[in-house]
Amino acid sequence: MQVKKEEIRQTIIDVATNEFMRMGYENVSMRVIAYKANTTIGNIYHYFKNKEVLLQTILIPVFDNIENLMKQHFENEIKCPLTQKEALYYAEHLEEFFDKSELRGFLDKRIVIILKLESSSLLERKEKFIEELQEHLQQHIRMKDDAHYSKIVIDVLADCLKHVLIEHDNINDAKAEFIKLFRLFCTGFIGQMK
Amino acid sequence: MQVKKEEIRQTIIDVATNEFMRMGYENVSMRVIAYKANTTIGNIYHYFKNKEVLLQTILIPVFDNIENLMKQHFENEIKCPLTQKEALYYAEHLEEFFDKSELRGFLDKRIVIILKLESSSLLERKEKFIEELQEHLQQHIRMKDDAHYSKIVIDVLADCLKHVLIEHDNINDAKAEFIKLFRLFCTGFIGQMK
Amino acid sequence: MQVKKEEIRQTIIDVATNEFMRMGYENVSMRVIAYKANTTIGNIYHYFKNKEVLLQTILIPVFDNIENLMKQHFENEIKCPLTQKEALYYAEHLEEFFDKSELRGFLDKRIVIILKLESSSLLERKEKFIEELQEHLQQHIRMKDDAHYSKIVIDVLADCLKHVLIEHDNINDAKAEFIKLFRLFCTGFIGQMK
Amino acid sequence: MQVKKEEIRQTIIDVATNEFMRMGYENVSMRVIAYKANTTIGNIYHYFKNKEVLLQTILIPVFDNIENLMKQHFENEIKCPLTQKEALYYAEHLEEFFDKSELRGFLDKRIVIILKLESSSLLERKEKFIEELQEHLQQHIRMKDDAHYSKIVIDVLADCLKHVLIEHDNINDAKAEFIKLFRLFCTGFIGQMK
DNA sequence: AATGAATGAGCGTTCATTCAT
DNA sequence: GATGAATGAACGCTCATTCAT
Repeated sequence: MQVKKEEIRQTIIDVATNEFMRMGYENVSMRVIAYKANTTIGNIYHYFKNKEVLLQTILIPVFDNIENLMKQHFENEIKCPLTQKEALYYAEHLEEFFDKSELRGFLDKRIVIILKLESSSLLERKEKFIEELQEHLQQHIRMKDDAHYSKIVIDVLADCLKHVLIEHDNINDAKAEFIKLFRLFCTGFIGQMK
Repeated sequence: MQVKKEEIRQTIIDVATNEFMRMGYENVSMRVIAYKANTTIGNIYHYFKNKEVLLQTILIPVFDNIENLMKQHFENEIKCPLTQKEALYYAEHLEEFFDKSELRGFLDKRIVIILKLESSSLLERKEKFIEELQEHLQQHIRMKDDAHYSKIVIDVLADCLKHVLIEHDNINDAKAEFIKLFRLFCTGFIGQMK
Repeated sequence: MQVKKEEIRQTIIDVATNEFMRMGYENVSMRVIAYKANTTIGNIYHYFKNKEVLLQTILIPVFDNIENLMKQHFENEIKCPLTQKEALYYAEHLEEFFDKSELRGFLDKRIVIILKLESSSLLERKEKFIEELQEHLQQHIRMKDDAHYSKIVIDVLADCLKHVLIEHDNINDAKAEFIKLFRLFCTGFIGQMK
Repeated sequence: MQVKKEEIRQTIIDVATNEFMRMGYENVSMRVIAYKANTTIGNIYHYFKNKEVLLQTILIPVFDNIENLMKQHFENEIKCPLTQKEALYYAEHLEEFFDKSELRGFLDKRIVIILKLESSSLLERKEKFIEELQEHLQQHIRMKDDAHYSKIVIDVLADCLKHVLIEHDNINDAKAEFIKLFRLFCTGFIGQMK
């Protein structure tokens, strides 16, 4: 019943990623991961020192990627800051720009895991990431953020991502719906009213 | 070491309310509640038959209240539905109307607990409440809700409430910030840009 | 709500006696006794130092009584030992002799409690009582009891008593059925066959 | 400290069987079983999903067996019903027939557990089994069972089994004593008198 | 590489009991 | 005399984790 090493390792990661996204890291037991990955708890520990390391294996690449994307995005912003008018334009035509924009990096189950993470050693890195995100958003919104809008906006982002990723297995459907939602928050609920 | 009944009972409720709001009902242990309320597990069970009943004691009054408020709100809506223009006006001057509006009932830690609730017998009541909320929102936004905007909007509401209630002990500060956030979502992020 | 002292004390004893008989001493909680006696746990402890003492209060009088009866019975036996023929006669006409015989002392809920008792400090006294009963029975059966018949017979007695006392609230009905059962065991199952 | 799987599993079953028989299923704690089986609570749950399943593992085979035996017995009975004379003969010479008779299936610790069982999902199956036993007995005794003799007889059977199985580790000794007791109840106590 | 036996801490809960009021 | 607040040990059970095989 021996399977190629990488295969089962990847299955464990895939199963854990899905479960962590849906249920939250804290609420997923090694038992169910083992069961859904058709292996045993002991074998998961063969590949990953502990639950924490399994989480890190899943999240660290996406941390690296997203931090990179944000750095690029930040640099572009400084060169040519968006005006409100431009922002509106982008929001309206997001379909065209999505894949080229740094937003593409967010449409990822693992981002949901990060944004909902409540314990683990990665919390620190999460906080740093959230802070950077907040700063970016403040750049965009360009205002004193005394109401901590940006913090909320990030939670909202997490909810939207979780929602579209759970509802739509097909990545294109997910993208389409995410874009709709993103636009909704850009222009506001009242903008939707007739 | 005996304390007046209502005192410790209220302490338990207060501690539980805070912990449930911050960590979620499922992630709070009776031991932690006992410890933070300066009592013992056994004594909590003296006041509340089980964890579930403790939760119900906390949530049922707010369920009753909020369902009432929503009914009123719904009836008012039907008599004179909001136009986009009026909505904008209300959003701009929310400070003046907040205490009279049905929104006031939402500024409550216990609403956060409800919105984040994942297990317990109250789930059914929660779902009914969420459904009604969704219907209301679809009335307001007056659109086909094919992207399930309303579901997301509710999650967003939960995040906002959680945020402002955790950050601000003072109810007025919490209110002020909630109003800001509410307005933000009404008019959109881009509207905030200069 | 103050009731005459003896009244509530007796109620507690009555409730406890019934519960102990039906469920066994070990399986009855102070909670249910308090509830069924319309009082509080604390108040039971006001009357009885602990569960053990409550049990003793119930059982000690019956211990005293039954030990007495057995002594009398033993003395009578020695004066004029039963022959098999006489025994058969008594078994056949038990209705007439029951109230005068020492058997009458056994038709008591508290005997059931004793015979089913598994823990408590009274176990020692129970064992002594059982031993005496055994000796009596060996007198009656007049045989080497290498198969410990008598021990079994006592368990059988307990079962019969429990059965008739639970099934029949009316003491006369209980007596009638107990006599039938007693006769059955005296003459054997095969004796019942046509 | 790892032991061969079946060894510890069987030890747990053996310990549990003994404890359940002696104390009754409800009065045995998993901690005690773990301690007497030289293992830990957690490890018992490694082998058995819960206490209920441990009980089922012990009892279901004996349920299957005994139900089968009773079916056979019932069929034989119908073909050639016992007369009183034959019954007496069998009772007298039970040693010779025991191993061939359906009675052999009853000389089992697990039968005692069943007969004393008060809770658990197996109760239903127990009740069905008891009912069948009662019907059989009424067949044998061939009488109106208005005093519920059969119910009592079954309790008596449980007591006898418990007694001989606890007193005699050696199965042959147990059998011998069980036969003596069985005969006693067939012919009655008075029959034993000189 | 893989299994699953084993551990111990912690969970929600019940219980007998104590004691201030 | 009566209440009920308070305690701590024990219950059945789950979990992350370790380790021999």
